[in-house]
Amino acid sequence: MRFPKLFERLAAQVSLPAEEWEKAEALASEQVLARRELFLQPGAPSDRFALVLQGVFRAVRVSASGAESIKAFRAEGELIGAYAEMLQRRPSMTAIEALEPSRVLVFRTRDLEELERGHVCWERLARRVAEYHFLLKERREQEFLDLTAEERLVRFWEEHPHLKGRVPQRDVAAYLGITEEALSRIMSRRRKQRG
Amino acid sequence: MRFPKLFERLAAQVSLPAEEWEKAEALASEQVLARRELFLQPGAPSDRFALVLQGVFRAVRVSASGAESIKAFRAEGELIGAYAEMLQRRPSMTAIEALEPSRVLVFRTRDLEELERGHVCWERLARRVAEYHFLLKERREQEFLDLTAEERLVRFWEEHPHLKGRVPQRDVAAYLGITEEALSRIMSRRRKQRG
DNA sequence: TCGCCGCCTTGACCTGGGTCAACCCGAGGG
DNA sequence: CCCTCGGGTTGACCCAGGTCAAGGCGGCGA
Repeated sequence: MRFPKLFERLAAQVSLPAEEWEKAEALASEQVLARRELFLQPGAPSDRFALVLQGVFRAVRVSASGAESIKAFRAEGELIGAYAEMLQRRPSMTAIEALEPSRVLVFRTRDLEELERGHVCWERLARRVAEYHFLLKERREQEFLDLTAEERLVRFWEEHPHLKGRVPQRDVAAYLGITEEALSRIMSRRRKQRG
Repeated sequence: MRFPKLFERLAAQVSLPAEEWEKAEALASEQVLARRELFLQPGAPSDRFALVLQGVFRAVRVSASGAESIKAFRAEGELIGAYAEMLQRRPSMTAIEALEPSRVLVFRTRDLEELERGHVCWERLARRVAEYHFLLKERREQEFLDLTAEERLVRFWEEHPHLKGRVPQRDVAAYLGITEEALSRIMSRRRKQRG
């Protein structure tokens, strides 16, 4: 077993036999990415996803008008991939880019589907993954509905303290749904008021 | 079998044995709700959910400041319930209210969990439900990130044509994340421009 | 050492949407 | 028949955030 810690984390979620995990490990491959390198480019088939071993990524949606908005940041222990597109079996509309030199553990969707046919634990895990990501999205939806940009900023750092210093400010702005100028002003206003 | 159409719809999603569906039907109960009646009140345990047979509902989150924001509208064939809270086994923070006289088919969470232990089809179905609701949330997140209020309005009616005339305007506004005054102005502006 | 580049800040100005308050209008009840 | 009430509209005013444009500044390659 190459990744016993990972196995423990997953086994805590759903009962996952060690031999099933070993099968998955055998199908997975490590990939190293340089800063700015893409794990997934828009237009590519969304037939693979990965677990971040080291580093930080941003998932970027490029709209028709060319504006970038950020769907998520992902760091160690989190999954990267065009999940929505994968579920719909469509090509990715999302770029997933390393913000630092990174290492990930890559799985092919097809391989996972194969594993699912062999043992129910994988379906249970897939369910957990779906439910977890649903909760993430619902939380963000609520923030957009109820909170000002400044309140969203405060929440962002509460929820992602591990990203401090690792993501450029303009990307935080794009995550919050505002421009980098607006974010800069919010921050300087807060600096003056609080100290 | 009381609801053969429902069964067909579900069976198209995951392979669902008829006898499992009959077990579920036996555990479910129909409930009739008057206009304005709550299927679920905030603070109540989120131990039940339902399928809408007839009518329209709104899921409302009441924030600390007393402002209402609308998480979703649900009509015939859709599920109502405090899904996020259910997944976290917390009391509901959401009110679910009938906007018209309605009929629903109620399931208890515990009963479903029991069914899950008996046959894998229920877990598969739960996975589908989670994935589907994830997609809904992700779509809405994207709309908040990339679209103006006016564009969100247009999308809303594209995505929910069946709600025309069944939901009050103020609720549409609360769904879009704006005030009823703002929505009113957007509509009158559009009336003038297009015709 | 210099100059460029990536990232952030600041300023001037504009605009979408919030807030408060008045008003309109159609449906039901007394 | 009028009154009320719920839901929608309109106006005046304000403010958060967008847009465009001009710097600032630290780091790195030539």
